[in-house]
Amino acid sequence: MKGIPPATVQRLPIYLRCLNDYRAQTISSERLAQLARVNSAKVRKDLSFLGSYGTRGVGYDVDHLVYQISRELGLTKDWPVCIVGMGNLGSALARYGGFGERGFEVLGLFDSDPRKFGKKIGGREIESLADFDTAAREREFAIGVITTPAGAAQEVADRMIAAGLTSILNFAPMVLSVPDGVDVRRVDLSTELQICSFYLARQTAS
Amino acid sequence: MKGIPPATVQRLPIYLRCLNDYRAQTISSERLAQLARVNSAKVRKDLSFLGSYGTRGVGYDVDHLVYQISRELGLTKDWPVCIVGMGNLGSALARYGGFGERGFEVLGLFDSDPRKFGKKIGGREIESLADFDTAAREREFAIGVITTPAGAAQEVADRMIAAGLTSILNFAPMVLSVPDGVDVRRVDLSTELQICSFYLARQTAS
DNA sequence: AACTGTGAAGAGTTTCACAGCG
DNA sequence: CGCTGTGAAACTCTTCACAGTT
Repeated sequence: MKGIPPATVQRLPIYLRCLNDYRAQTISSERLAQLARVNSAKVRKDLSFLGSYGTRGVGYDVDHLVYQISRELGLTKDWPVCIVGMGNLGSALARYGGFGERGFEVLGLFDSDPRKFGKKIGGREIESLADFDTAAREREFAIGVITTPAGAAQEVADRMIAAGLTSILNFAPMVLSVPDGVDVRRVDLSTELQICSFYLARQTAS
Repeated sequence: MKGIPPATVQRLPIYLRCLNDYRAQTISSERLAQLARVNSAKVRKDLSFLGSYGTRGVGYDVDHLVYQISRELGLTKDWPVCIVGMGNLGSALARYGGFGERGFEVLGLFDSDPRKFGKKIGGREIESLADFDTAAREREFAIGVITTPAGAAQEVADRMIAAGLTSILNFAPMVLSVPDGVDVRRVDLSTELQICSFYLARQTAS
């Protein structure tokens, strides 16, 4: 029945993170707003999309809120994740504990360079990209992370989509072309730096 | 006189990237829209904030457009960048060529672990965080990249701000608290994964 | 004829302000 | 009294549709 606005979905993970330090307590929208660095009316509106879980005059029960947000974000089950492109960034992500922050399990690491096959990163062996399709079906990858160079990213995305993935996190510096129904999120260092640059330039000028 | 809307600023780097393959050509808003995967009216409106650089009946001169966008983004000068936190991710970024994609120069790598001091990454030695302030003033760091664990991020941010930085790219999984006038951009793997999760869950349900 | 530049309509988002509840 | 939940106002962003230019 729902229809949580995209802007709210973007903020839910932030609230979740802020709430972690307040387990077993009660928190007001005002306090949570401070932590998440947003306006308190926004917090209340965002949380109201999940249902009415606050108590007037008191605030929100943190444990309950954490549960509701997690449920809404689909974090009550584990999603199998694969990473393609075991260069610097891919390797760093594979070793990074951040996935384990509940809800995600890295079940596959792939590269196209035969010299890397069999090497272990974070306890898991790098496999050949040629075996991707089989692995994807067997391990039911839900989210594909692309950390290849720009030139290889589209091909990898096509492969992921062909194997049935509908959710892609793209770290490669290029815009992927994908069919409807596939959700691509871009995480792009140079884009972010360029935006920093804009506001920096703005500051010194004018 | 300006006032480019934030939504437009976010897209300018994308256009810039897409235009790279079309140097010395002319491009229509329709074509650029396809490449950047947005609506063509949006492209025209975005570009109109830079001024009227298109030619009706023809399109935009790519070289000129690249120049105008670069200028608007403040990419005509190089910004000195420093990275604090030489773990997996920080090291990967230090090695990553992405900075060089014009406009950014990594002029400092810092960590608080003495065992790392002096180690070279991407041709540059890791320095002690204790020397940050001196280095920041000498090398005039404009952008600080934080790749420390969550627990250290706020302290590092405070230090950057004390040293005069006003632009921070935060990869640590936490919300930083900073004074007005400091621009923080978050790049957060688990947030992105959680958003993926939301849309995945949505898909299978309903 | 082809394409830009832009007013105006429409959609989405934020913020205010306060009624309503505990 | 304090804090949530929410209509309504304000603002921002997107998209349409077409006049204007080459």
